[in-house]
Amino acid sequence: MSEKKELAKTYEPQEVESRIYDFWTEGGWFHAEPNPEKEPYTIVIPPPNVTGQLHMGHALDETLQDILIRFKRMQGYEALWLPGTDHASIATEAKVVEAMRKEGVTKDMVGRDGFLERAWAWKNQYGNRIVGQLKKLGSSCDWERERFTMDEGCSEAVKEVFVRLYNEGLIYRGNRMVNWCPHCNTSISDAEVEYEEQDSHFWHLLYPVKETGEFVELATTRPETMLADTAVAINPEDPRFAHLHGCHVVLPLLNKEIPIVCDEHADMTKGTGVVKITPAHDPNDFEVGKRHNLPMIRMLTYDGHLTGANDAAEAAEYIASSKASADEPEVLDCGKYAGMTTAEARKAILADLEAGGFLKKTEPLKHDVGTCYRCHSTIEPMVSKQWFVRMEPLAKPAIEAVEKGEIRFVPERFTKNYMNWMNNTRDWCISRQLWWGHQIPAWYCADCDETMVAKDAPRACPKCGSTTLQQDPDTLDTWFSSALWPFSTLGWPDENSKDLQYFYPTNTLVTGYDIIGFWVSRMIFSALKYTDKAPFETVLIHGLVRDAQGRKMSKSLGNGIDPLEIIAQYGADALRFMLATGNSPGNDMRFMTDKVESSRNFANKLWNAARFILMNIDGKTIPLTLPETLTLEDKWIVSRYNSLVQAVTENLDKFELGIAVQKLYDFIWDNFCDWYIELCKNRLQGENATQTCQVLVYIMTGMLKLLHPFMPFITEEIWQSLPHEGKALMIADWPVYDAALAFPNEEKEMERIMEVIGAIRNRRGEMNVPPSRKAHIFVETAFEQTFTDGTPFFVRLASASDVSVGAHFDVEGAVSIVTADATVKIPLAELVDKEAEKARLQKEKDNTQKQLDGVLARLNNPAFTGKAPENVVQTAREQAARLQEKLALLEQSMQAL
RNA sequence: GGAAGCAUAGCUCAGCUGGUAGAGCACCUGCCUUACAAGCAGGGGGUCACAGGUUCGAGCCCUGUUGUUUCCACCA
Repeated sequence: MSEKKELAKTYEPQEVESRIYDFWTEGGWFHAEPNPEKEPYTIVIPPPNVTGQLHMGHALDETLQDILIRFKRMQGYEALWLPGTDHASIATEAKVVEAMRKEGVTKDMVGRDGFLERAWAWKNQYGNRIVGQLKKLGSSCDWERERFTMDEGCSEAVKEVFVRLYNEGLIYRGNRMVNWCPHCNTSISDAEVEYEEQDSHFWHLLYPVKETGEFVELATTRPETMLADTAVAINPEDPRFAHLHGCHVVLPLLNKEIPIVCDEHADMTKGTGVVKITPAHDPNDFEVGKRHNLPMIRMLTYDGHLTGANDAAEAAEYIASSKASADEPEVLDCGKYAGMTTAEARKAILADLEAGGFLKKTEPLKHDVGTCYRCHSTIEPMVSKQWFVRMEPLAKPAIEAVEKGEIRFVPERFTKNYMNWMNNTRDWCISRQLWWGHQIPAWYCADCDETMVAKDAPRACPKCGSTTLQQDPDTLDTWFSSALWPFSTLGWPDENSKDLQYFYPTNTLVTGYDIIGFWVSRMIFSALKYTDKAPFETVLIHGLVRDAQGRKMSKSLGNGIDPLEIIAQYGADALRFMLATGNSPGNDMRFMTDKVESSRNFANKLWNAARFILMNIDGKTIPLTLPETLTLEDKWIVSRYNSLVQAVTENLDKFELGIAVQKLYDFIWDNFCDWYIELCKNRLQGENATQTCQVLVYIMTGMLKLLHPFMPFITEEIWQSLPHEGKALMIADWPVYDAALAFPNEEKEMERIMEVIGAIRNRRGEMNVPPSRKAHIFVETAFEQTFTDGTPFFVRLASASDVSVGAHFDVEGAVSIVTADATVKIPLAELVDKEAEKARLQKEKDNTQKQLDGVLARLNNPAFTGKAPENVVQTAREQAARLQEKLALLEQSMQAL
């Protein structure tokens, strides 16, 4: 690819990106294999929902991962970025059900097998969409290793884990309080409940006391649950109700006698001090019920309607059979309310209570209502038989691993977030009443109801020998399989897997703070339990991408911005660069088109710098090394570049991607384009053109390497068109700091010249002198050699017609420009107003004096010179010296006027 | 109720272990200087929310206050 190429005037990403991506893929450079010669570096992707579409959150997440993986790959690691997708049980099932509904078909009509067929078809249709979208971003994933949480290997891992935990007693099944979503028709875990503030009421009810004939008043936000009340609680210490100990109330509407119990749960300071107890439909009441051995009565069907005679009879029959466990709840026949939704029942029951004189008052109330994180229906707490993971024994080592520093959160403050979650987590409800997912590997004997847990279906019941076995119809929480993702994707449970041994544990996990509880914590305890190792060393946490007003992007608001549209318009590099710029770990950011535009402009700037270099190479053979002898400006840029290499590498190592990218931007635009290229232009027309090109190519190549992780497409495209060695930039060696390339003295010298050029431009600008009006420049300085060498720069960059350098010049009617190193006199007589000139110099002098006073105040303070570090004091001394020199020069100029 | 983040130029945000404030956009002035007008040169604009404290020195560390956002818990 060394033939000369004419580059377009502006960079056109649409033309470049897919071609370059194919080039990389064909090169096989995304693929990683266990390689004993190299050290591994592994990232597993947070698997996006298989049927989802790429949104800005993904774009940020993938960009950060790709930056890290490309950086490490260039540094010589065997870098594996393992991609894949998540089956997302509830989300996907909901979509398939919705699609079926449009055809007028329900789950029951097609049956489990029919449904799964449709679900897989759906998955196959949409599953590749998100993968294609990830590629558009430039993600350098090892696509040969793409995984899916329901593929064979992951399913194997899920079964293995389930069986092991069950055998250890860490998974159990029982009737517990769960969060029930009546819309999704399934239980969900505590983590999946989202609280939303809603307008509601406190209803004050009156229950008659059987023994005394009085009424007790109690308040509730869910009056319909009164049908399932099995007690009323008062605080044992409460003097107001001491006389009611041992008494009973008669439940209105049902005319049923239930006890008054004494329990700490009743808070004397809250409400009326009396609480109704509904053990089957409230988590706190469930506990109270257990303490007082109260009956549990369920009054809701699993699709959120009040239970009726049939439900009650069915349950009664089951309880009477030998199969039922002792904790099986009874089911209420709600009579006239049967079949109503909770909302309908609430209305009807309140009306009846009021008619009977049992409703004392209604007061308005705002309170948080639990809703389903998927469909936002109101969650009904309900006792239900589900599978749970016992969390306490698993959480302990997971807490210790983070405490010991085996896993580090970046930024560090998210450790607290994690700890809080781990310390407070209750047993994890893992069964879902869904079909799309991993079916629970448990079988029940139809004859004796024995439970068998195994990876494969047992042939017969070990207890009674029956061969009529039924697998549990439920599936596992999606997060159960994603919790195993870092190792299930690398071959676990096969401990001898080469991939597992080489690439595991992984190095960095990149994800948003919103799923620390859902996912990160569960991966940590799972990995520690099954692999005895922390799954990753570092968790890099990023924030949310919000809209321009700072609102969350959401479907309902319609304020989402499609990354693919941005890519089509501005290019993937511009989007990536924008997402990496000004984004610090853990903080949210706003998406603004302005920022993408400025990133696009930066890409174009780089593009044009490359065009400039190519134009000058023009068929010459350019060695890829630096030339033997370097000029002042060469040493300046080389030295600056060398520092940049060190800084950017350090920042990337510390996950300070936003800082690294800012430094690259500044160097490329300011140092390289605005200064070095301009400084080169004279030489490029002379005899040393080839050597100059050598430096240009050297620095440009280095910049491309450093920038490549951030802007992979354009850097690869440019690199290919420049003289180069090797097949691709993406596998080129990452630059390393070289002490031999540090030229601190030349840097300083060059900066003296730049400062004077800047001062001249400034002065001319203030006087509105157009660049076309050239002028003779007289430089009075103690650094004659430096400024004589710099003569061509003044001609090109400071509109000089001629340059004279010396100790002193008498120039009639000149403008004086003073820096610490030189006084520049420019004869622009017709433009000079002596008085104005004097005033300007005086102002400059006052300013300089003020600065000097500040520095001297510090230097004259013995506490400062005594306690501040040497280099700080030294810097202050140098500063003072320079200010003093400038002051002296200003003084001279004023007197000369 | 508990915890955390944020508050810096008109706007959006950087600012690494404390050394005396930066960028992009917007604005003003002058430039088509043959890489780039998606550009070049120059400029204006900030008691770093407020009040204390530690320190030779605080945007950065500590305490409190105000505003704002978020997470967790609870809510009969």
